[in-house]
Amino acid sequence: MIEGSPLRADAQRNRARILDAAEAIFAEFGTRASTEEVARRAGVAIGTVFRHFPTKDDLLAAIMKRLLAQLVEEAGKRDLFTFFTHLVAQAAAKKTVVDLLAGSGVDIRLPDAVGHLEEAVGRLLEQARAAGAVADSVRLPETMALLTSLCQGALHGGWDQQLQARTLTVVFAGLKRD
Amino acid sequence: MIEGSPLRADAQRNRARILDAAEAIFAEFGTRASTEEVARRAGVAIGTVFRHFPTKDDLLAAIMKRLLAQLVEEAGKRDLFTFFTHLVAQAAAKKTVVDLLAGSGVDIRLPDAVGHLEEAVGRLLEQARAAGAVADSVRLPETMALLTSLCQGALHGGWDQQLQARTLTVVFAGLKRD
DNA sequence: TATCAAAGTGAGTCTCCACTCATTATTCTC
DNA sequence: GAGAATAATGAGTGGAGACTCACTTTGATA
Repeated sequence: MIEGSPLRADAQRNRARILDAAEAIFAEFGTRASTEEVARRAGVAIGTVFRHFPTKDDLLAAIMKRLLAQLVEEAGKRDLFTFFTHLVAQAAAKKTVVDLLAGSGVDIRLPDAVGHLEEAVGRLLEQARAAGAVADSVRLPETMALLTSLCQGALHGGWDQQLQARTLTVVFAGLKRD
Repeated sequence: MIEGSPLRADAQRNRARILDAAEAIFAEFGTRASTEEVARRAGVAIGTVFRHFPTKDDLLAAIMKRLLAQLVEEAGKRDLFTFFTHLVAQAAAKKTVVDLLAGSGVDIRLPDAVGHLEEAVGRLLEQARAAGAVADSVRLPETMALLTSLCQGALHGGWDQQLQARTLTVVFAGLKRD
């Protein structure tokens, strides 16, 4: 990544505001929400949004990168099961991550960021396996597949707490022995 | 449902063509595909589509009703695990069902049709439980939740055959004992 | 086969939204 | 603080797509 000249103070402030607004708007209404809406929430003119992020996809890519980084950080602090549980619980509040993990509609490539998340989950998986909490036969691909599936399910299905718990119980049982 | 006067022969023919075309187009490109595209595939003018289905959502509701009915029928011929496997395998080819099960974006109510599918899966679940193939503690809500999650995951993630199998293995193990 | 209601047609309307750019405002540097 | 560089502004453009309607065609009925 190449560093350009440092941003002017107002530009830095606005860039941050736009990212926050975009995260909130897209989380609430999904990625179909308009860029205009984001600008309004950020208290900024539409042109400013496009100065910082030349296309809507660039904007989406930026917030998703940020969200993924957060996930990676979170993964570092938890065990596999807790991470799953937490992510699923948050899914409904984070349409964006889910849309990204799902690759739904939006044309975005974030191989690095996604790769980092996979690595983080990979570490959790190894730990869990080492502790005997997960069967040896379970590999990373299906673990990621389950993670993304459950997030999408929880999000779109609007699962309540109980349903989240019941569903995760089944999946965890499957991870422990299969 | 109130029966109007019977459709004229050409109207019946076109209605069927439109439904087939819509199913194919939406399966291939998702529900974002345009009504114009559907009309073209059906070999019919755009106005004809809108005569039969006054809004795009009406069209979507119609094909989803048909697809759900097919699923219910299929559920009647299989055991729970086979049904899961088959549905997941088909998910990638049927963006539409998944979009429906997910309720993503489109504003459609099909409580009846969805209810029938739940009933069908409920029967499969009971059979599986009776045969000792599924743990007693497993209930219908989480079974449906897993079903829809996996479909969405498989669809959006573009799972290959191996990943489908591996992921289902974990889930099936979880259903057997938890 | 003559009639006419039902159905088909497709150019056109309308709305929404991503994106532009000439102009104005703010920061930075000396 | 003046001048230059950078950023913000927001009315405007273009294109896509859902939906309409005046007119033409077709199928059912007598």
